[in-house]
Amino acid sequence: MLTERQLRILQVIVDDFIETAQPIGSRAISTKQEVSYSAATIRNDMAELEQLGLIEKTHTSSGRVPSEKGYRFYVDHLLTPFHLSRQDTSAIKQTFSANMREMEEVVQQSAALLSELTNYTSIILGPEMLETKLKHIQILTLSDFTAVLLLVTDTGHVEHKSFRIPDGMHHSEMERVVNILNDRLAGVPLMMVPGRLRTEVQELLKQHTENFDTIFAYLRSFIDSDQPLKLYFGGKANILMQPDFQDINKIRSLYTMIEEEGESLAHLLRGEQNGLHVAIGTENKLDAMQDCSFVTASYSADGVHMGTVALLGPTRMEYSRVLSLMHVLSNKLTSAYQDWQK
Amino acid sequence: MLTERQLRILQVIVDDFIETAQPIGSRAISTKQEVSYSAATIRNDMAELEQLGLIEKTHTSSGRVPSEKGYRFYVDHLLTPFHLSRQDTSAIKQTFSANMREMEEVVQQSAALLSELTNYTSIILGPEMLETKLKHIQILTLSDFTAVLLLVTDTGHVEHKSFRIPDGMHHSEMERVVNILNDRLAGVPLMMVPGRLRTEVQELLKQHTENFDTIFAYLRSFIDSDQPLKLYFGGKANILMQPDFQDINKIRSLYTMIEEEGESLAHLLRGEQNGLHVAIGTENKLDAMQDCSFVTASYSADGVHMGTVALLGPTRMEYSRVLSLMHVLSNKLTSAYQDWQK
DNA sequence: ATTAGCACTCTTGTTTGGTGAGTGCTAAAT
DNA sequence: ATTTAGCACTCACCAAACAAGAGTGCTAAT
Repeated sequence: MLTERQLRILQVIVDDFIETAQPIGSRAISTKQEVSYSAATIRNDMAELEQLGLIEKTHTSSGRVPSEKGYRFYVDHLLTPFHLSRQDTSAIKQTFSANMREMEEVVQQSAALLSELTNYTSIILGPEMLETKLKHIQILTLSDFTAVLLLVTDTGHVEHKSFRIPDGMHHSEMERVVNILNDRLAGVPLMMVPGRLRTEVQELLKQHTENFDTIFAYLRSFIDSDQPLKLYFGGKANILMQPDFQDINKIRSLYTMIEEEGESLAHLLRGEQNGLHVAIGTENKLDAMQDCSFVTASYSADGVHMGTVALLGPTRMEYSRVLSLMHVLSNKLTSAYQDWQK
Repeated sequence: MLTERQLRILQVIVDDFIETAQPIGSRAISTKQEVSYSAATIRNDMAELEQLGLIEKTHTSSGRVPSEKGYRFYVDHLLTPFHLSRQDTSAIKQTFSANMREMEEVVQQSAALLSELTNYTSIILGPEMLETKLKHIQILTLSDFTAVLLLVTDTGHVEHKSFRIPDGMHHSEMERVVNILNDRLAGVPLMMVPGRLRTEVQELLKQHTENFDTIFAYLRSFIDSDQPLKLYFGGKANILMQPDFQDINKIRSLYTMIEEEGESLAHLLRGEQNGLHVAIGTENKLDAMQDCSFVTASYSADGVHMGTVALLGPTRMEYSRVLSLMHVLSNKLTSAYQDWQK
C-alpha cells in the first residue's frame, strides 16, 4: 500500500513529466512545494515506487519516468479534477453556438476543435445511421442517357449516385419504379432497407416493370454498397509534432495507421460504447499505437449509442485536461444531436 | 558544351542515384557498360560537370550526386522514352474499365492508382464545375421544423444542405420559392448562379414571398458558401516512406503542408493548365516542397481545362516512369470525362 | 523516520586515431 | 591530344577513450 507521501511523489513525477517530457530526479522533486522532504527521503520512496512498477529509469542513473502502469494508476486514482480554462469553455461554446444545420458539420467541427485545443489528433466516428429512416427517393434525368438517384434520410443526409439509363427504359417506367420505392421504403429505417428491397419490393417491381432484371441489379448495387466510413479526423499532423515521437519509423507507422487503417480505427471506436475510456500504451490493440494513449468518449441520443469521439496522443498525455474536454464535448454532441432531432 | 561522353556520364549519375539514393563515384561509373573509360577519365569529366553545376559532392570526397540543375538538365534533355511495363498499363486499363458512374469516383481512383504505382503522393484537382449547369433545385421537408435543400447539376453532382424552417413560413410559400428558383436558375452555369440570384431572382422573390428577408439570407448563405475544395489525395503516407526524407522536421513540414495547405496546393494546381510540367526542388513555390519534385499534368474536355493531376515526390524521382504514367493518366482522364459527358 | 554524505553508474559531449572511399593532380602511355 | 595509372590528400564514419554532470543506492548520523 502506498503512503500518502508516495502518492504525492508519484503525482509530481507524472505531472512534471507530462509537462516537460523530461525525466525528473529526486532533487528536483524535493524543491517542489507538494513534497517538502529531502532528496534522500524521496529517493527511498522512489525506489519503492519503482519496485511496484509505477515508475522507471531511462538508464541506471537519471531521473524517473512514469511507466505505463504508472499512468494507469495516475488516471485511476490521482487525477485531480481539472477545470477548464475560460478560453477552452468559450471555444467550445462558440463552436456549438454557430448554427450548424447538419450533424455532419457539427461532428466535423468538433473534431477540429478537439485537436486544436489539445494538439493531439482527434478521431470521431460519426453518428450511426442505423436508426435514421429513409425519407424520400427520387430519380432525376440529366440527359437522354444519364440520370441520378437521390436518397434522403429524415436526418437530412443525402446519398446520390448517377447512372446510365438502361437501354429501352422509358421515362414513365422510371417514374413507376420510383413510386413503388417511395411507397414501400419511405419511413423505413435504413438498416432494414436492403431486406425490404429483397422481399416486398422485389415482388412489386417484378409485377410492374418490364426491365426488371436490370433495374433490380442497379438498385441492389446502390443500396447494398457499403456506407462510407463516417470517420472524421482533426489535426492529423498534430501527433507528429509531439516530442515523444522522435523515431522516424514510429512516425511513419503512426501516420500510415491514420491514413490507411480507417477500418480498424472505426472498428475500435465502435467497440467503445460506454462513457469515457482510456487505453494506455500496450493496452491498445493496434501495433502503431503501442506508444500512444487513446481516449474515447461515446455520445448518444435517448440512451442509444450514436458515435464515439476519440483522441490519439502520446502516453504522456495531459489526461486531466483531455478527459475534462472530452467529457464536455461528448455531452455537447449528445445534446446537439437531441436538439437536432426535435 | 557537353561532350557525348559527359552526357552519358551525367545520365549514369542521375539514373544510378535515382535508383540507389547513394552518391556514385568515378570507379563505380567506369564499371558500367554505358561508359567504358577509366575512372580517371571520368573524374576529369565529372570535375567539369561539377563546374557547370550539374552535379555536386556531398562532402569533399565521396561520390557525386545530381544537383537540382542536374535534374533539370536530365529532365529536359536526357530523358529516355520510357515504356510502361505490362503491369502498369494493365493496372491503368483495369482502373478505368470498372464502370464508374461518377466523375468524382474516377478521379478518386486515379489518385489512388497513381500513388500506388509510383509510391509517391498524388494530388488531383477535381473537375472544375464552372462549366456545369444547374439542373434542378428542390426542397424536401423532413419534419415540421427542418427541411433540406438539394441542388443537382447536369453532371450528376449533388449539393445539399439542411436548414431550420423559418418561423411562420408556410409550405406553400416554400413551394413558390422553389418554383421561382427552378424557373430562373435551371440550366444556368454554376458560376453565374450567384449573380443571377442577386439580380432577377431577388426581384421576383421580393414580389412573390412574404418572408423575403429570411429566405434570401438563407439562399445566399447556401449558394455563396464556397465550393468545397475538390482536391483528392492518394498515398499521403508514401512520401514519408522515401529514404530521402530522414530529417524529422522535413517530414513534419511536408506532412503539415499536405494536411493543412489544401488551399495553396489547389491554387498551385490551378496555375498549371498546359500539359506536363515538372517543378524541381527550389523551383517550387511552397516552402515545404523545396526538396521535392512536383509533376503536374492537366486534363481537359473539348480543349477546356478541367483539372490537374499532380505527383509529389523527392527530387530524386523516377522522372521517366512518372512522366509516362502521368501522360497516360491525364489522357485517360480526359477521355473518361468526354465519355461521361456524351 | 529522516537526512547528509559519498561512492558508483551511466549518459552526454568531446577528442583522438584509424580506415576507406573517392577525389585532384601529375606524369606516363597511347 | 587523349586517355590512363599512380599517388597524395581529404573527409565521413566508426570506435575507443576521457571528462563532466546528473542522479542513484547505501550507510551512518541526526
